[in-house]
Amino acid sequence: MKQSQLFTKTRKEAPSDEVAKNAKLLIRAGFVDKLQAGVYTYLPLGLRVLKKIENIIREEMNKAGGQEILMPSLHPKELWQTTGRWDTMDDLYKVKDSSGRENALGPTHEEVVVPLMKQFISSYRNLPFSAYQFQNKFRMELRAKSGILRGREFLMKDMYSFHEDEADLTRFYEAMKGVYARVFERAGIGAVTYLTFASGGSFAKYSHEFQTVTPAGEDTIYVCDTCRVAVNKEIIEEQNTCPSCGNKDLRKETAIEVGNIFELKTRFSEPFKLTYKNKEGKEQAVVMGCYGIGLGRILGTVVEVLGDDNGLVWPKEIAPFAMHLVELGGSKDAAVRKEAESLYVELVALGVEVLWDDRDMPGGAKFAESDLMGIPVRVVVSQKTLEAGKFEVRERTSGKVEMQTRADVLGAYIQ
RNA sequence: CGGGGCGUAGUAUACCGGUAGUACGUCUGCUUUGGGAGCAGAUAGACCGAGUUCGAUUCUCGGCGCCCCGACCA
Repeated sequence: MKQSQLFTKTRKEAPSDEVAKNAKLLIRAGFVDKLQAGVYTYLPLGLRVLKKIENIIREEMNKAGGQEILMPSLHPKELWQTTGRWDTMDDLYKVKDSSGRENALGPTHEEVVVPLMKQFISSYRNLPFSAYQFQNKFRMELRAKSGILRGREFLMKDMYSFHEDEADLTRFYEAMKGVYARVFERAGIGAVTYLTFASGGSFAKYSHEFQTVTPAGEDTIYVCDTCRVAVNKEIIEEQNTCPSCGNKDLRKETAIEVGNIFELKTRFSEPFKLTYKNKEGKEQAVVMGCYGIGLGRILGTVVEVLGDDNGLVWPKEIAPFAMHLVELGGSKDAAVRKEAESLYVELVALGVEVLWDDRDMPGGAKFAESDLMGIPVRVVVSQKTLEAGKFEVRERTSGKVEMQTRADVLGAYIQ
């Protein structure tokens, strides 16, 4: 798109009350806006990133056999009373309508998905399967903090799987570890994200979190470099060794939890009487697992991990645009404008997402903004590049600059 | 929820018991155009409420909001 059409603006300074790197950079670059503590609007550039993350997750969930649905946010009180969580979950938002009827704003969706599936599960022949959604969750955090990392309303992917028995749940659960690792790899934080052993509550020995190492993290984990997993604080206090290889030499890090997977077993199927008939015709409780990923949290974590002094740095797969085409002096110099436009048109025809800075501004301002936005590749068209008969191509991550021919530039996007 | 800090134009800040100055932004015009450019002009502000006072943006109290530490975060 043409940058002159983009309604957002960048800022030189972040609001003084923002401390979190993710909030500072995302607000300065015009990716998000804060409505209130822990509640953010995604602006066009930020939403593009969020949607890229969503699509990666969608692709991976579909590959794993997940079927996408969308459940509501308003949950009748009765469902939450059935599981007892109306009274025990203290970060539950409760809303009352004018007739006095009470609802919960969903912080998670077991209370909806389990009754839902009663209609569709009656026999072992219906199992196993899994369903997932992308949906805004509401949690009444007493203290929202760390920019977009801990919000009161946030977009989450939650998947629920349904099985005949624990063996089948375990099979699926183990497969999901790989699926999650792939999601974080594609989002650009694979190298610093660890499968982490966490407390499994009373029903499973462990649950697993995916923790990304960053100073902005709010959890403490202990990384085992031998088998590339980590252990969270609760577990380490019990046993002080890597549960996977017994290694005692663990490295302490702060990390942010970007996802988790949990064996629910029959915790929710029992209160709702979600059952199936097995081969012998006997009624059995459905065995379940759940799998969450916070999308905004991934976005914020990427900023924390990769952002530098000049601004945001986006990995290719989730960048708002693939290329920032920066034209210098194009509004006065018809030849420059023409060159920029023809490259833009050609790239767009190839399906490349290009942000074309066609505005009338000094070069320095354009470069500073370009760095701040963090698009992976910047291509400059100016009198200088015109004279050279080439384009100047710069990589945001390394700062490496190269003069390339049109064929080179286009070639990078042709499979 | 306990503790701490902070609320002044869109943003960042300054001064002051006598109604507020600067920079950036924004708007106009001209000049610029390879690292947030220059000149001229314009625009725009004391979170809310109560109290003290002749007078409160300034002092006091309360509320609300924001940030940080802690607790909490299936």
